[in-house]
Amino acid sequence: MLDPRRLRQDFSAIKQRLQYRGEDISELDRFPEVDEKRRAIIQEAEALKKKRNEVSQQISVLKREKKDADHLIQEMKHVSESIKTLDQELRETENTLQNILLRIPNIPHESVPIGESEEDNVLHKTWGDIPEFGFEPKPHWELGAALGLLDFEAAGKVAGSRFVFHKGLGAKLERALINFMLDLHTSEHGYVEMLPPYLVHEDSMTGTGQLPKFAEDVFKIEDSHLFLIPTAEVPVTNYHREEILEADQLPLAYAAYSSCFRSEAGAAGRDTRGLIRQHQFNKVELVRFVKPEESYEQLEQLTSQAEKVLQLLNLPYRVMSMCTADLGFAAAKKYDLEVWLPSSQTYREISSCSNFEDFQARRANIRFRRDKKSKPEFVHTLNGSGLAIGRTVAAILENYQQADGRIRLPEVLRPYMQGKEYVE
RNA sequence: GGAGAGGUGUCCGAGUUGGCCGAAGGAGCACGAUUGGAAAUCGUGUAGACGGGGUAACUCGUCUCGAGGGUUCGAAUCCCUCUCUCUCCGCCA
Repeated sequence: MLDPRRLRQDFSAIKQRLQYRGEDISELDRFPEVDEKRRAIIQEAEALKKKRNEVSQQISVLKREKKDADHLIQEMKHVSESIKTLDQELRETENTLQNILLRIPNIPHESVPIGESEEDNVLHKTWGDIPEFGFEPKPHWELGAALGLLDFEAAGKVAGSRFVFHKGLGAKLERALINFMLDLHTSEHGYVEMLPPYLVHEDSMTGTGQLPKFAEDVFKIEDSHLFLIPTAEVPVTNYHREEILEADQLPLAYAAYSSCFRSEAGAAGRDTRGLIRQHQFNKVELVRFVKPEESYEQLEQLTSQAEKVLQLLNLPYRVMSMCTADLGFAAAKKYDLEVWLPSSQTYREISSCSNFEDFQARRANIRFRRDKKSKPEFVHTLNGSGLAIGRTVAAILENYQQADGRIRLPEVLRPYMQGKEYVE
């Protein structure tokens, strides 16, 4: 959520920056009027309340002195009626205002390239050598099926499309990656490990920005107010909701493994094969709570920590700086890490690292105090995948495939795979 | 799932015949005094949100005693709904 005061003051400048996102922001135009109306009602209602408080005092005094207060009471009945009407009106106006504000995306940071589509994302960095095969590299779903690691057929029977069974060494590989990533981030990068709830209520989903605008992208549990988390970002960011942190606690850094659930509405026909786009997948997520002045530096750091995973796995990747059109609703700036997939000769997103500035913190009311006497300020929140496990499996299968169909294992994973060098 | 108890400021904790309660008292914390220094002691201070005014320090007002409604001239105190915590029973991993 944007700061309403800032929006009021710099309306046209902010509007212009938001337009670079290229999405419909017509909601925004209603803001000045509703905001103005809200403040007018507040002033009127508060003046009446002041009067009510004063007269109530007088009544109280009169009553104590056993004097007659009927004329004042009669007068106040009308005042009270007016207050009630105004309060009702205020509630409606604030609701409207809130609905507008909750649907306005974050302002792109000045360093974000302006663009009209994902075509305009800017290449930031490339790492690693694209592997040469003396044969036609196979897609990971064929490799996985042939080696008995992945069973999409059975998953289709049991749960439908966009699900998978990881089986045997495939399941072990999934688990190995989770452990490897968590170990790396907790012991090398200073993160506190977290295993969060997979179901959260509506306030949490609103806090990180999934609701109200993107309800169709998530699974809601019938007959309850709970939603399946689309990412551990949701529970972990909301871990500190409604809190005022101490400055010396910052930065806070959490590494959370969770399954993630996405309805993938609107993705019909896209990435229907393989592990790329599933209703349920595993991910290790990095979440940071930082001081505002540090957040961009921390974004670089967070991104490099996610990159470290790819480097240790020796998977070729590139880093893209997302342009204004491809930022995502809540982000002020975002880098995507894209891993090389030989079968399709493309880079595919495997991690997304974002700085949300105070956008989520304002929604979830997460603040900190610089020192005892200072006013609470909103923290900045950041997160990044470190990494998506399913897509990492896909990348390993494809990049490490051998002519004979075996998969060589990256060295860092071998301790997690009973020392095996190959999956065969 | 059934029965009961309870949610008050940073924490503990008073406050149920509605008015003088934004809230006693204590602890903690901050600042000051005292001290060679510390402890102890004494004094002062110690929430947030929103709106108005001011360049600002600041100031005025409204609201907040789990959340949201309601009754009333007036609610921490009465009523309703929801929510969370605890205890017992049931059920389960």
